[in-house]
Amino acid sequence: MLTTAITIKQPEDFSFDACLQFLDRGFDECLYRVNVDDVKRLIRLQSGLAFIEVSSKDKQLVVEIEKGEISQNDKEEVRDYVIDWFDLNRDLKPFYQLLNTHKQTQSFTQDYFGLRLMGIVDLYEALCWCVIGQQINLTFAHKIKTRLVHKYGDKINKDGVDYYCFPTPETLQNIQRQELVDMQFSKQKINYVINISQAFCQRELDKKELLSINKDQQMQKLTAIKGIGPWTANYVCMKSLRDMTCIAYGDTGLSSSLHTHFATEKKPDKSTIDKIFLPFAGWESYLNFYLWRSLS
DNA sequence: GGCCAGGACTCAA
DNA sequence: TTGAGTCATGGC
Repeated sequence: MLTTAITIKQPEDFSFDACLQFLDRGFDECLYRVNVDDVKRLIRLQSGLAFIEVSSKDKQLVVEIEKGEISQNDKEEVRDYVIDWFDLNRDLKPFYQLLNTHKQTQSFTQDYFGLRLMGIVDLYEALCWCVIGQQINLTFAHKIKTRLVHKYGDKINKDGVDYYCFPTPETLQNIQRQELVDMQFSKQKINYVINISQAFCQRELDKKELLSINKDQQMQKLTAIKGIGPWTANYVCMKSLRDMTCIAYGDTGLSSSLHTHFATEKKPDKSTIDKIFLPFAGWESYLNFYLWRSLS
């Protein structure tokens, strides 16, 4: 195993602690491990698995990479990964100015200062996670995700701790259904996960391709797969494709947050939500994300 | 024990 | 296009 480190300059309006706190907000997350001042995870590069540890020093992110061999390409890939994960290439100033102009959201600029819209870089993982989380509570959702990852995900052991990657579509497309039943997946969820896996294996879904088409086309491509509805499509556009104009209509968490902060009905309809989000045009995803953040 | 959970599907009208 | 029924089980 070789070790090397790269550094990434932190943007303005960035708080590593705020991001760590979000990552560690009370759920048992099986795909990374948050410590007091770093986060560690196993990621999949084109050339194989790499273990990374991200910390902050002197207004820079320090990313230690551990891998059998480390090429220049690997370093670039890790850099891109971390930039994407932490959404580092974004200037939040305009967003904070907008938050400050509304009394309902003013406190966010203090409470969550420097919090980035933490992404799910792997589109396949993001979609599977949505399916798992559909219509069940998050605690249970994390439980069954962990069972899936522990059984089918790649693993390394580091200082006595196991680190896992999310399974590949190739692995899950031919899975024995009974094994997922045993993990307490519903039959619907099993079908959806397998559908999505096959779509990736057959190249019907591809992150790069989706990034090259417009939002309507993205939604159409995504929702053509059984199991991906409008909520899931919006969620992955926000967290994986980095579309900044997403609103998770129908999301129970968003509804209750809007009820709290904007005194809406408990389940506001689309036009009510649109009205609230209208002044935040271009920053809908971030407002949605901060509203979610205010729940936990 | 009952309601709800980071929904989406089918099917009827 | 809209609404009810269904999936299924843990958490509170």
